Amino acid sequence: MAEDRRIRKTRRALRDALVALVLERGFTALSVEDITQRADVARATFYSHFRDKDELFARVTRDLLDELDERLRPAMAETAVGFTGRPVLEMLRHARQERDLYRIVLRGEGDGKPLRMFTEACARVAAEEFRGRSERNDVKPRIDADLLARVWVGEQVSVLQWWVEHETPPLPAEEVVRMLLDFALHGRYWATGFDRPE
Amino acid sequence: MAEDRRIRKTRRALRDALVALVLERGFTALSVEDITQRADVARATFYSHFRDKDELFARVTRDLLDELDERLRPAMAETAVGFTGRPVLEMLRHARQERDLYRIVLRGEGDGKPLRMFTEACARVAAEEFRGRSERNDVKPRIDADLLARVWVGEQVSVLQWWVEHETPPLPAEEVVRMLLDFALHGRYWATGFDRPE
DNA sequence: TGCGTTACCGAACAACCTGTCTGGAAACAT
DNA sequence: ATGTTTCCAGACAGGTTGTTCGGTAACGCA
Repeated sequence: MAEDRRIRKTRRALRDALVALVLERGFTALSVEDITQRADVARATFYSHFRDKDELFARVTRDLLDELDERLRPAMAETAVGFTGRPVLEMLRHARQERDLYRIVLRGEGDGKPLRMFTEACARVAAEEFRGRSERNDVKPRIDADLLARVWVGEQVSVLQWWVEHETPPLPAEEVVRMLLDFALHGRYWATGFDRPE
Repeated sequence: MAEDRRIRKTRRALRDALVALVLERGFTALSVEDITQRADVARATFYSHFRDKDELFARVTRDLLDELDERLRPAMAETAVGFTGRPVLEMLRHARQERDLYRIVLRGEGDGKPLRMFTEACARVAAEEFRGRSERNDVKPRIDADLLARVWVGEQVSVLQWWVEHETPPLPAEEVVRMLLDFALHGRYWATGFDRPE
């Protein structure tokens, strides 16, 4: 019993309509009718798939995260330092591909719920990686792994926001990764161009 | 013609009601009536002050930022490295004082608009400081000042979120500042406990 | 203290949105 | 070809929004 083609079609249409409209007008400003109209779907049909706007957005976000996870997993093996390296590159590529969706999620549309899903997913992966790394090499971290993961993700997210909000990538993905690597290794102070004090 | 006491009272009541209710139920879930009821104010009165929920939230956020700016300005002089130091300490104190409001803003309530106001205000101040510093000392930054500011703010915000969401401060403000200073100087990799590679 | 001004209240209004439920038409898998 | 499932159009009550009104009470100021 494969999935009905009609279902795939309407779900896809609703997803695309949501992303496009949120980008144009913002999540709260949308009515369900706006979405169904753009998707060319009856309003009643919407409610046979999702309880409300939020559930649709949450579902779309979850799918994105699953997809991201899929792409991150094989890249984790060959990561460079701490966490920054191949995985981040893969994430940037993913973001370029799903640019509009990344934009609305990272903007905090939907009262920041999708963004929280995103950051928490990333933080979970990062914290795990940190812990595993520490154990394997028998090194005691100077800072709580969860807090460290949060900081890392925060940096990540703000760079992603910056990158994805420019019409044309202001820096190739590889350059961004290299920059983040520099931050991780030398700190932000290094970036100011000053020599490290004392 | 000093400002009418009645106006101050209702504005204050609406502000407090908004903050409390958003914390409890989230911004989108609220109706204007919910807010006016909690504030013990007539619904019609609400609309004589604000166009809608969003304007109230935006106004509350703006007031917060003005207050923050007030406190940051005198602290800027004695800043430590890059930007991290007294200003950050002052911000943490401000956040402890206005904890609930900080929480809802940092959560991205209101489709992330207040959060954007916050981050952009911080980024503007930081970028300015970076540029001024570079010019005064005639040092060429290795990284674009705006991007650097964004990264700094991202780190800042994520730590603030972490700090302010704990019922009781998980770390005294002074410790947090010291930690951020370490990040700025040695990088995140340092925090993992590993020695710097090569 | 009294007076003119101004903000608040409560109620009512149309317009819109929400979520649910129909019966019938159309597309589906096999 | 057939039985099943999804889609559609329309209607429904209940709630929300933003505006308007006249009456009442609190205000600043002289």
